[in-house]
Amino acid sequence: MEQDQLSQVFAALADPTRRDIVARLAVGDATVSELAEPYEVSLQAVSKHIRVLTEAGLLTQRREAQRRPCHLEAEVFDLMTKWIERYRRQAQERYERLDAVLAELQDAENESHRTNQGAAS
Amino acid sequence: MEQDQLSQVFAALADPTRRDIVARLAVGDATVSELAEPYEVSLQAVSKHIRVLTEAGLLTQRREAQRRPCHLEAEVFDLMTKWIERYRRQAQERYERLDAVLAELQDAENESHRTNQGAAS
DNA sequence: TTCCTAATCAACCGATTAGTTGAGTAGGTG
DNA sequence: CACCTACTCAACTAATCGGTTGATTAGGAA
Repeated sequence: MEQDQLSQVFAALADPTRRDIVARLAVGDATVSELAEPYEVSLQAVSKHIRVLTEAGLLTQRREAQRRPCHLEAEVFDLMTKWIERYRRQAQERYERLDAVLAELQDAENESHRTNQGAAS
Repeated sequence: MEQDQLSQVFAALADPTRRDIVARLAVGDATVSELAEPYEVSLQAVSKHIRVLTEAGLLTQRREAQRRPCHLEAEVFDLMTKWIERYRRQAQERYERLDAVLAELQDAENESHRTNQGAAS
């Protein structure tokens, strides 16, 4: 099923084993067996995880005799970061703007207490 | 099943409809019906999406008569950003380090062509 | 050639997911 | 009160997911 890359990337990283694989590949390239070694699941299961990560564009595999070393592709992370930062910042700004508005209202109220008494609450 | 928050957050954002809901909530709070309005899916389906986002800690709901306005919680985004940045930076640095090493090797080669001094640091 | 290693493919299984419809609940309004 | 609105809950379904085992492919070594 053709899915947009952002969905694929998020889905790929929703699995702790796959995040773990990414963490290991951040240190350096590794073969499928090397990546599978720490887990008690089958090599085929790890191979599937690698396929998911590859299809999401998070890693690539080259050929080295029978081995297929995996390499982390850092660029895709930017796609996520961009999406996240966009909405985080927007929400944050809105929150700060609300804060400012509330502060202004407070100032206005304080003002009316000094000049005019009988402000509504 | 109890799942770690990072997995829940990534899984929640792996769905385009849910990312869309987050995008809308970044602009301002909205009720369930307001959020459901643009989609052709049922209100119940949207309600479920909201539950997923809520359980991931991405949003909260308050009560306002019969309405349950949703509010985006920006803090959770930091959890993701931290994770992403950690490994992105690590991979990037490794890449740049490799670049530097290759450049050094190139320099050393050029150097040895002219004189005969090593350039390792 | 035969054998070993590294990895993928194929088929299956149980659990989860995204959707559905129908019923129930909480809180106004006539 | 009855009735409407705004949801959530419950049960079901089809599709996907993470895992399994067994067979197969690709390449190197004896």
